[in-house]
Amino acid sequence: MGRQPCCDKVGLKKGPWTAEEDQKLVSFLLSNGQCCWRAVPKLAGLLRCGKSCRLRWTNYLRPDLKRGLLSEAEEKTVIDLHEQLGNRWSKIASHLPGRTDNEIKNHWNTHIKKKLRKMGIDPVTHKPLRHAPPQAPANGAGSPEEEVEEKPAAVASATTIDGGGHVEAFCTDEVPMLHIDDIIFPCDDTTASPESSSSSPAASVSSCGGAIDEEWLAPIMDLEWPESMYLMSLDDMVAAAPTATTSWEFEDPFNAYQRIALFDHHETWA
DNA sequence: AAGTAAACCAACCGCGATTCA
DNA sequence: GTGAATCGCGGTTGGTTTACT
Repeated sequence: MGRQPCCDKVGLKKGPWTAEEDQKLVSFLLSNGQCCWRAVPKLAGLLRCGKSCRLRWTNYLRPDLKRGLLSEAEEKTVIDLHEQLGNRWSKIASHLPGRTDNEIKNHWNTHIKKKLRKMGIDPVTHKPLRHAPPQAPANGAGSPEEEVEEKPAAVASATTIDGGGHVEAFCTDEVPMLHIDDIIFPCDDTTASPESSSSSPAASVSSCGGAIDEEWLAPIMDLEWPESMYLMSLDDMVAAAPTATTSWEFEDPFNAYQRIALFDHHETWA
């Protein structure tokens, strides 16, 4: 009855992803697209469960991801949406192209919560704090701010949002954005070094990494990318590109950027 | 310079919803 | 219609980095 069992958890690897694993997953998904996650690790030659692959891809390897701190505008959007939707991170993320729910959730917990409290706003209810602002940890038990856990008004209002639908979500794929720091480079198996496995974003860029010559990269890394490029949609960049090539050799960085976009675009992202 | 605390973030876990045989 | 597998989401944990003493 039912479907076949998920991943037999025996012998499956856990913990941080290595550069080699990243590379395997990326190249598999680039050439095959996203199909059924359960089959992905097997077909890609990974000792991971499908769930882990999906998470790694959506939170880290997807080429349309932005990285780096959220801008002021993005933070404001997050705060506004959180007030309406509560902790529905995936819904919130759908309003911020290139950002993942995990990223937003982390940013909320580490930055925005504190900011709001400093401003005397309860991050749960989005209303002025009832008690004295957080500087006074009068009662030793636990962090004071955490414990005024009441159901967010947001949860209630969320239903009206869903019902009314006045907050229109859009798919991140509709507005793909790239930054040079976000690019995942194709590379061959022989050069990836498992040692370089680190959970840091930088490590992952270099993850495919061993293959990338820093000198080769220097021209683009040092370039100041015009703001308009940051905001240019992938389709626009593709439209602007002179030829459909996925070559990695380039003469000038701007053209290289277009080609990177093409590399991204030449596959179907489901 | 060394030790400790705080901050950050990738990844895991568990649950509910959905899909499928 | 039912039960099992899969998917997606939110909460939490734990390792790493950075700041402070």
